[in-house]
Amino acid sequence: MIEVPSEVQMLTWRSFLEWHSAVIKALESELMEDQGLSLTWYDVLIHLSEASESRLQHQALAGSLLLSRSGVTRLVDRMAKAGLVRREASPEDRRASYVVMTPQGRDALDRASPGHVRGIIQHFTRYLDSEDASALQKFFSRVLQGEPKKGRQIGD
Amino acid sequence: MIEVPSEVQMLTWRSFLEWHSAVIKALESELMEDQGLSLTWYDVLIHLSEASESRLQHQALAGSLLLSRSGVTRLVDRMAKAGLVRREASPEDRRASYVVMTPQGRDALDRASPGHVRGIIQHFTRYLDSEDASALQKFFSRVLQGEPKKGRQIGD
DNA sequence: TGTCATTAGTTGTTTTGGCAACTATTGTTT
DNA sequence: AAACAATAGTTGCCAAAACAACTAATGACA
Repeated sequence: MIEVPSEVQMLTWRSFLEWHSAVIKALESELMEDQGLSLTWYDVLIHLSEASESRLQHQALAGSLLLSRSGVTRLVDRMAKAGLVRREASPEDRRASYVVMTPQGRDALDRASPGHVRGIIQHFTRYLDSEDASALQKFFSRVLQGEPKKGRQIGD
Repeated sequence: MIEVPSEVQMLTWRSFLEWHSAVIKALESELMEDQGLSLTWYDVLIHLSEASESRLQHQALAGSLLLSRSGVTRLVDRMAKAGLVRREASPEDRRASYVVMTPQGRDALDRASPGHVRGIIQHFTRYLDSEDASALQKFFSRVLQGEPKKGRQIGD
């Protein structure tokens, strides 16, 4: 039972944290300057655009965005005020309400996407060769399924 | 000049974001329950513990933590109130002040570290085989030096 | 040396998000 | 059907951090 990960692994973890923070800040400020959208707003629009009928309940949105219920309430308030989404009562369940992307929301997403995608290339994809990319994807597929790597490992 | 990254790469990016958010929340709440420390506080203590004489100027701390100056001021206020750090005037530059880790700060770090490291293993290292680890490290070293991968790439 | 710019840190204000408590509705149990 | 529990969303209150404006000290230059 080895409990101590190598120095290298800890450094990798910390590099990851720093890198994430730096990249998010860069993408956020680019998106903000470019289209006046925060990453969170962009994320909402992306999720809505992929949902059937471009609408989701608060519940689902909170799940996708990993936000609290109150967070979503206020986020939707702000985005509705900006005209990017609107609320729509759910006929099936009168407690629930849908968040629907408006045409302006769609426009904002369409205008923001090319630049944002360029940003992702600039800060992320550009540094990935095919080997890295496949390693990362294997990593994520393992993580999302909660399956640790095969064989003996640190922590065994 | 190809401007469109593959769907797969965009999915990798989004997996990255989601995974990061989930892992940070998990580590944060574990650290909080375990020792009443936030990740940010832990990070401050780590950076101080690695600094010579266990002290850093606000400036340096802001750089390491990627926080604003005002953020650091208030962060240090809170940590000082909790007794984990204290401010110390700089004799060389009377505008500056050092943030020094107190013995209680050292204790808190020592108590928190084993559990936190276990958390990092649990949520991160556990999923990394040596191939992934080296790919990730190459990736980070490239990124931190601002050097894109060699050869032809998306975006060329 | 006196002026002006720069730097270190602080403070007022705003934004964002969480938690807990609340309302309204729906589901469950007996 | 009545009572109780669970769920969807909102609201009050608080914590954390950013920005801009501020003070104090230092550096640069003319």
